[in-house]
Amino acid sequence: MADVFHALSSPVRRQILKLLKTRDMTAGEIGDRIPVSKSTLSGHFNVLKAADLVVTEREGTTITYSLNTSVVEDVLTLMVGLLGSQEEETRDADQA
Amino acid sequence: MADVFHALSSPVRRQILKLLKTRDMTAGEIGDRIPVSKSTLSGHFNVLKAADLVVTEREGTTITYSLNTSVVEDVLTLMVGLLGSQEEETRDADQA
DNA sequence: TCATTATTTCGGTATTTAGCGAAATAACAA
DNA sequence: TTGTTATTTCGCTAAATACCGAAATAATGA
Repeated sequence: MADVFHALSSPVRRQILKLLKTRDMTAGEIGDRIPVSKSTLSGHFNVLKAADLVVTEREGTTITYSLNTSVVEDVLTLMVGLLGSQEEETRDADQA
Repeated sequence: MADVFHALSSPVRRQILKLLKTRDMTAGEIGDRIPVSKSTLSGHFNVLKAADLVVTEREGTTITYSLNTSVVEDVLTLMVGLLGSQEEETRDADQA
């Protein structure tokens, strides 16, 4: 779960996630919408899978990708912990 | 505001942000807490500044770094838009 | 002016990443 | 078995990134 941030750092991968947010898609459908070679795209899929941000399911020759909803939730929680809610700290006791 | 994700993709930079979340610090104070050369650290500062995640203020020979609170808020909003709440979507705005 | 402290820039190397096309694998149908 | 479609893996190159130490810059005080 450590390299979620790395996975999110690529514009292409963020675009993939954005597509998957609208609906599940096969690798081919994603390839039709993102102007990058299939092999490059496959590499991005591996990064997203390693970060546990997407899940796959094979149906015949096609592989469908979906957002891994639970991990997406976890990421947001983590982000809030890392960056969010300055109010707690800056209000008083400007150090911890 | 585009390379906020890139800025967040480095563990060292996330650690810097975490330190700054507790209180403002000079470059030297941060250097005392993170085991990396001063020059390398300065490079990380540039990335954080380019992403508008931190703000600097010079006092004499020292430079104090602080979190840029407003942008941090924006990042969270953006993250929620990118990843969160599957219900509302298909509003294909920009390329995040 | 010279020295001191804090920080950045410069020059360099090593590792990582993104990208491609071609070949390999997988599932299945004829 | 042969062929077709979908996807991945395999070299490979180019560009980006992280890192370091040394030199440069900035502010200030003696």
